Amino acid sequence: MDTKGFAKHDHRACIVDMIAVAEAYSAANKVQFTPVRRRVLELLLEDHKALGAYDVLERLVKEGYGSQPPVAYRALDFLVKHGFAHKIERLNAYIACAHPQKIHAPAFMICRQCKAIAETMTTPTKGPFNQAAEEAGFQIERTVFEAEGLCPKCVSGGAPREVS
Amino acid sequence: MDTKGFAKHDHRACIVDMIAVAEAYSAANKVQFTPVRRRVLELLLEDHKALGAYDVLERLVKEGYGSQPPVAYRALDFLVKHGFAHKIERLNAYIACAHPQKIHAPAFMICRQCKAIAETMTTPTKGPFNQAAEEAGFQIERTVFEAEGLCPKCVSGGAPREVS
DNA sequence: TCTATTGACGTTATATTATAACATCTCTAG
DNA sequence: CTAGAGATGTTATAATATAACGTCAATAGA
Repeated sequence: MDTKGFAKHDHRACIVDMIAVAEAYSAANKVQFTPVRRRVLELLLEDHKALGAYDVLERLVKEGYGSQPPVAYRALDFLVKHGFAHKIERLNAYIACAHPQKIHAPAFMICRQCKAIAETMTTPTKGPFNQAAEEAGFQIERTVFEAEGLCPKCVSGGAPREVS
Repeated sequence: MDTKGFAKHDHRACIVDMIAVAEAYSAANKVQFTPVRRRVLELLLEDHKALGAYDVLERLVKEGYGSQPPVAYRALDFLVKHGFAHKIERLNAYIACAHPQKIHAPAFMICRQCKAIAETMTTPTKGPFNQAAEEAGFQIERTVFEAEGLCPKCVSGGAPREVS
């Protein structure tokens, strides 16, 4: 696994780069990187937190885009479909992809305390499921890997232990 | 991973055993394995498919239990909390645990065609996340591992390839 | 150039999943 | 015999998601 982790990074560059990659990809693949879609990607990149569809919608409404759920869901679906965002199933929320346009099976570490999320990537052919799947004759098409717990900061900050 | 897989099994025994285990556990841990809870576990075991909370509720209503969502959710929460069921995040649905009372990080293979689900277990200390988590200093408390694809039967039955 | 198709976006309406908050009952610990 | 805990039931509402339809703009073929 190639860990991106919870470390800081050059955030301005990160946004600019992602948008550029998305534009190039869209041109190359003849799909439309429209204003809503771009804006939603920017929102997701803004602080690398997972946003719910309705959080996104709220922002879009304020900025004069359509006001109904499908507007947000469709933009998010586009981003997910083309690999610029992932859905965090555990949170019913969406997050920008940290490894755009690389073929990968994304995996997430979700801090229950501060809500930070780190994406790490597993290789699709050597992921944790592959042996079991092969033995079973199961043909994997998509995977969801999500770990919940405490990020480094919250561990050392003495977050309360999980209650049962 | 210890694959349970998509194979057939002695289903009658499977139900009887699980209920017995749940009873023993509940007695030992001084929690109440009440009629609703038992019934919901039976429902989940009935055909090893994942059931939504409202599917469960529908059955409960017919059988004279309470008719409101919390009735189902509370029973399901109990079963999940004590390790007799898991939630499949991808499906917002619940399934009986295949390895009750063993400490494990469950992983699922979900057939998108026939909806069959197999649970395999990973060891919590050697699971796919552990190296990445350790490097990152992340303290794992819970994991979600779900693979979607085609089960052996549906692969050989010539299920249509996934569409993008 | 015209026109048929496609894809995007907007809407209304509704479906699906989940929880908050409160009343009642039963069991048990004191 | 009574206080508290925990289980069940209720009403009400919140949060998440999609179906279905109209319009418009870009595009590809005739």
